[in-house]
Amino acid sequence: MNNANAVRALASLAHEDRLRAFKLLMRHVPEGLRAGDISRKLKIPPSSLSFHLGILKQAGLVRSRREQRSIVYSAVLGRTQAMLVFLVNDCCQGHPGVCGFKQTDPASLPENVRVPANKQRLG
Amino acid sequence: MNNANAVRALASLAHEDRLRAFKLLMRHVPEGLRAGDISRKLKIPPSSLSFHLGILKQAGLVRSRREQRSIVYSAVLGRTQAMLVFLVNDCCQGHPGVCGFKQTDPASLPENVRVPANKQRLG
DNA sequence: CTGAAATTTCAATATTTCATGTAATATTGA
DNA sequence: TCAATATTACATGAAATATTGAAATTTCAG
Repeated sequence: MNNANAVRALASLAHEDRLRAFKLLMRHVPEGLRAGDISRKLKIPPSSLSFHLGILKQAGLVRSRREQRSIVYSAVLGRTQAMLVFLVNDCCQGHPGVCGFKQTDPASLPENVRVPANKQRLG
Repeated sequence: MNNANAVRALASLAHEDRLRAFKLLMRHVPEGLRAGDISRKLKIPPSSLSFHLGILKQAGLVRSRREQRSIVYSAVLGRTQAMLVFLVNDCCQGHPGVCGFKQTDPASLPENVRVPANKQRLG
């Protein structure tokens, strides 16, 4: 995850309908939901939804697979996590004790993402 | 934190220069940085930077205070955390063991933000 | 093959956001 | 007050994004 990736991921979520779709998919990890079901549930016209899901997909936060006649979308947790870690991993450098954000296990992160070993407090 | 707040916060970060400014401020929690220093360090023209910091401020992710002739900006960790939690707190509902995102201590969160008690694995 | 169902692509328009020079405002020291 | 420094507000043309009906594509049942 780099700046450009993060901007794209953040931008993909910075839209009312896309955020609703993403959160809906988060509630349906890992099986996902069919495009039509998302459209009906969120009351977003199919063509609009398709456009928005495409943006989430480009950002890597969502993936899709065909299942019979439907396209099933699901949230990509690893990418989501990478984005969140990217946002907070600079927090409070040199100020342990100030930041309380419980960061993830370093072993589970992409190699280029630094995570301080010490747990810090975020407030 | 609600959908509208989250969209605003995400949009405020979904811009190359604003993201750079935010991450710079994260490295300087809690003391903050003067607008002029940010401008020089990131090589963003003062008027552009002012515009972008204003957007981060509106989103609640940054605050400012006057100090002598300068305006000092600093990251607002509580708001940042609230946004991140809002994004992941729907994760894997009903699928403990799938999600590994280590969420923060419920006691430290705003009252309207739900956090499942069980730690889950994100991946 | 034919028709129905699910989804995406296209196209045209509408809206929002961006960039930044210039002007205005604020602070401080002398 | 005057000068110097710091920051923000304004203006606006350019660029990026959003919206969605209609047409096209893909899949499958019969």
